[in-house]
Amino acid sequence: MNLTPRPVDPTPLAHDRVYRQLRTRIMHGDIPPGHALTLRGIGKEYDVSMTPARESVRRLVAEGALSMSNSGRISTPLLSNERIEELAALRALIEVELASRALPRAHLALIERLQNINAKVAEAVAHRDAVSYIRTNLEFHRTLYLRAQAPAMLAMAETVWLQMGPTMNALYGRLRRTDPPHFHRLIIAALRAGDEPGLRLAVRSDVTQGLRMLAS
Amino acid sequence: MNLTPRPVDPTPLAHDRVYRQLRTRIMHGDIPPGHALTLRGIGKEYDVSMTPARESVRRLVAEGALSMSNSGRISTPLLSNERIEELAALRALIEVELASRALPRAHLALIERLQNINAKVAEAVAHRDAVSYIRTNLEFHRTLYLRAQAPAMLAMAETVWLQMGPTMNALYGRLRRTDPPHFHRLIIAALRAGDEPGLRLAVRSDVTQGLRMLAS
DNA sequence: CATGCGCTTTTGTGATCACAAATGAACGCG
DNA sequence: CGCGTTCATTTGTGATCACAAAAGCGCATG
Repeated sequence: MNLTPRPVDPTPLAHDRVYRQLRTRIMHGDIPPGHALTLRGIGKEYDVSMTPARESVRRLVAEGALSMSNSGRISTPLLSNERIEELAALRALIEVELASRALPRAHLALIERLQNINAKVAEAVAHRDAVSYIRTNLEFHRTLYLRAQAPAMLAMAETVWLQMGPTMNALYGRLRRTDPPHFHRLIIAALRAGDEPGLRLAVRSDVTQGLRMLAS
Repeated sequence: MNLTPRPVDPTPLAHDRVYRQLRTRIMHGDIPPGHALTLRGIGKEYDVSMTPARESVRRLVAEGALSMSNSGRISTPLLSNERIEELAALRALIEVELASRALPRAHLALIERLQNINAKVAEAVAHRDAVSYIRTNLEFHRTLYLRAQAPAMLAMAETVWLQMGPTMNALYGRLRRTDPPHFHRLIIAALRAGDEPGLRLAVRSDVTQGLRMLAS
């Protein structure tokens, strides 16, 4: 019986490493909308050949994190207002369901973790750090949704986050306010009270609040 | 002013052609769950080298249409009952919204088209042809949802269909009944009456009906 | 007959190269 | 000075190859 205690891959696949790093940067808004990328540039940046760069790009294009022109040029997507509205509606649909499924499993330790993350969110807002804000905000939501035990739904939600990443940065760049996140507190309060309708409303409000900045 | 009337690509990209054909086969349930594929096999089947085969597979894996073992082996996914429930819930969430958005734009010509498609669905059911049933059933839904003018949502819905494709065939293989699609008639009736709550209920019922076969 | 071992084959990964199309800049013409 | 043309450069695509790991298979052993 040769049971190796560590079946972890000692050599992480190159294309996967490139994919993961690019994905994180895009989701957190590190790359502005419409920014052009090249396969050779990516390969050079991550010290790999064109092949893994192409595979990671292909994957990110499939997830909507990058877009390709009909001639194959790669760039972060430029979202129309209609598409942003759609993505926000998808967030509302999926994340309200995820929160609802997480509610019966949300015990006190989780709520405390959410409060700690929320403090980091408030800090990022105070420092006007858009990338930190996006990252901690998503961490808040993901931490809650992980409790729903619904990996397919969570993956869908993350895909939507990914598509909005570059635009989110540009959007929150206009954000003048330094308020701590209001709806996050409502979410936590609803979790504590076991109030499902309140939770659904709070999540929906939090997810669609960014849309108001578009109207201006 | 050199405006070419046909900017269509005369040489369709190889990887895209392979991707599209594989995607269609998977979505329609042409490939059973757990079926193994190889890059060289795909390349040989579509008369391309490994490179386009790899890219199309990478894309399909990103969409959940195929799954890869940790050693890179490719196969259609074997869905657990929990995952099927999740995907059905996602269908319900997204497609109810799509139908709701399509309702105000649904005029008579659309309803007639839906009835024609529905006749083909009934024919497929009568012939016990699972693949035809899946194809025409999805055509029914897609035709309705296209009216919603919500491409991001439709893409999400199609991704869910894609993930369920192989399993759908196995599921409907157990279907003994030869009834014409009942809920499709309800959908059409609700569209005709402009009855939004009725439409939402009918779509939700149609989308989740397949789950009952799992309980048995 | 079941099981563990070793070998052959299969398979995915990544690098490199040739090629064609698109891009962009320099140039010249009106 | 504006604008179309031409050409060098950049860029994505697809094919091929070497390589290592995994899988499948047969054989010997208990």
